[in-house]
Amino acid sequence: MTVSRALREPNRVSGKSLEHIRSVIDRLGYVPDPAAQALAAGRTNVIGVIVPSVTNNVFADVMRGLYNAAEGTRWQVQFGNSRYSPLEEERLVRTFLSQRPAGLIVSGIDQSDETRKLLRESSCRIVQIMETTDRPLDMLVGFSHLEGARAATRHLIEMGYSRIGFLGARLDPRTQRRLEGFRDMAREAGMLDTNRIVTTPQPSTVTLGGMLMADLLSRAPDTDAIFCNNDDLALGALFECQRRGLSVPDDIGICGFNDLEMMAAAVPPITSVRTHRQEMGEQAFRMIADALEDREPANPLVDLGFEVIARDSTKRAHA
Amino acid sequence: MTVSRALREPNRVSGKSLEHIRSVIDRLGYVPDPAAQALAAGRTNVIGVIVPSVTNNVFADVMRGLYNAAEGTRWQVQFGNSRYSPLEEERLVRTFLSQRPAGLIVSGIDQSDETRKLLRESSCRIVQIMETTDRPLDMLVGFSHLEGARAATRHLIEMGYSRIGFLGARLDPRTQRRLEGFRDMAREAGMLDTNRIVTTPQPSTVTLGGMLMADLLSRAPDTDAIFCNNDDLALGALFECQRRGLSVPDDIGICGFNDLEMMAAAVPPITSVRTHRQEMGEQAFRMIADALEDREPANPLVDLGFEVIARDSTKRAHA
DNA sequence: CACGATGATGATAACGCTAACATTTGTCAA
DNA sequence: TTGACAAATGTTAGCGTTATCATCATCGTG
Repeated sequence: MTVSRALREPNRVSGKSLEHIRSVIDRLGYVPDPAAQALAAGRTNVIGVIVPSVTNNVFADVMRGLYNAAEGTRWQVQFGNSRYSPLEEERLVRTFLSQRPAGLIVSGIDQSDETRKLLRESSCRIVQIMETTDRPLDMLVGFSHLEGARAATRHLIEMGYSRIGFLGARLDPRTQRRLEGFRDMAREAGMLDTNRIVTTPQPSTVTLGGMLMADLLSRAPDTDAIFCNNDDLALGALFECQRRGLSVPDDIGICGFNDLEMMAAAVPPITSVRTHRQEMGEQAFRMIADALEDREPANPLVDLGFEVIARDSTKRAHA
Repeated sequence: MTVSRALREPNRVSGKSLEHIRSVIDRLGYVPDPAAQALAAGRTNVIGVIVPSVTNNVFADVMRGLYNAAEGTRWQVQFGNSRYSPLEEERLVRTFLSQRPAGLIVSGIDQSDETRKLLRESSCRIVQIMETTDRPLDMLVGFSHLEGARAATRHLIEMGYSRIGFLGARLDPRTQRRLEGFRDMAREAGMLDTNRIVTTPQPSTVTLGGMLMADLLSRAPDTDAIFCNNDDLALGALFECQRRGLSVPDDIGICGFNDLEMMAAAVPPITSVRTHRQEMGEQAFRMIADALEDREPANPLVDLGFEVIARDSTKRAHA
């Protein structure tokens, strides 16, 4: 029992015993058995994470941040893939909860009522990530997709574009909000033309970006700029312009979303909305770990913001 | 006890009891406690996976495959990041083994002697991934990086290029073998010019590809083709050519490695060596799960191969 | 110098399962 | 009908921790 205490609450054990215990542990190479700890304590050291996709670059970055932050701590992150399905998410929450996790990190703010109920009634701490709301389940770290899209659209308008289109793939709740932001801003500027909005339920790829661009140009050939759902589409659109001999930014302005590394390297470099995906993972982990270790986060509702990174793809010569 | 059996070895329980047990389980919503199972059985349902990076696209794809394959099975995959360090890998193996995993998946074939010893002496099944060797620790699924690079280089030669360079970033063992394959084939063709080999320890990015290309062209301006370590570099090199007004494939031929989706969409489409990263994860999982469930894999040494996907970036007009 | 308060340590009983062995029930041939 | 054997089920004792309460030592105080 004293050993158990020495490991978990060292300041409740005398210095002499502590030293002795540590030396014996070293000599024997003792490592506590997590299964036995979990069984006896009635809770695990697992922090469950539910993401809608493990394929999507964005979530891969968030997962990266979570891994990095969790490394070397006593907490274990464990991922579940909801495949963009609220029902699947509910099932995952049930599975996780039945294993008595220390905490849960869930993506987005659009959980089903049942899921919200399960989470609220559970005794574990929750962090929602990827979005913002003023009524989080518990803690939250994200940013506003709507504002991000508004800012991007505003940038295009300010750069002198006026016949702006939207390319969107796989419309999950976050993408929907970006589309909403685009619509908002275009409407405010009196430039909303729904004919220039091209979307598809398929997951986004660079190839798809080219196809959507082709689609848009055949429907509305006079389009002079596009805001893309994400950078894959933006890159694909750029390639499509190259194939057609359209000059970017003079004939067509292109703006992406997320600011993947390759955007800066493209020819021309592509304007994008920088988001802080890896940091989101790191902060989410730290928030939940802090809360679990009785260091209640000062601010349970973190907005990581975004920045429009203006590059040549939206810099018209005759702006 | 009969319930325990009903769940794990249903065919050792009579049909009547089985049915009864199932209905009660349904009614009560009973879910076994994995911690208690692990404690009592002396092993967990965890399959540990050690990868050298969670940032690298290649490993992200492998992880994806592992997640997909593990989903819905009784096994849990758990990742550890060795950060390309054999010492860190050894530490991770120790940590994993102290938790009595059901199996372990490790990347590559270059484990330290101590790591190999630990793995061999452990009672759990092992799958090595990403490479091939005729002396695996236990099971293996991978492909030959050396042959992949040889094939790519041969392709460039066959397309009429003769002053071929190599761009390489972060030379891990696999990248080294690709460089070796390039050297081999170039030497065989009597075209090896070490001045055309440009490498850096930095992790590869698209931007870096452009920088390495610039470097190469300043050192050996008459280079007429490049084989890139991976597709990020290849895309960056293409952009650098665009910036310099060099025609791809006429002035410079470009070949990448891995065949990421964007290679087909680029302008021009970029030749690459297709590898089966996600499938590697899936197969590795299936092999280990099969072995654990007493369905010994027919072939413990799987070579997934590769294909050179020839595209316009290496198709010279005057070939 | 006895007393209670405090700090440190110890004893015991779970936690929810499974391995190993023991017992009961069912089946079939002699 | 009996015995031999297999199939099905049951009993018991852990697995390695932690929560809880009990005990023991130490110390300052009246």
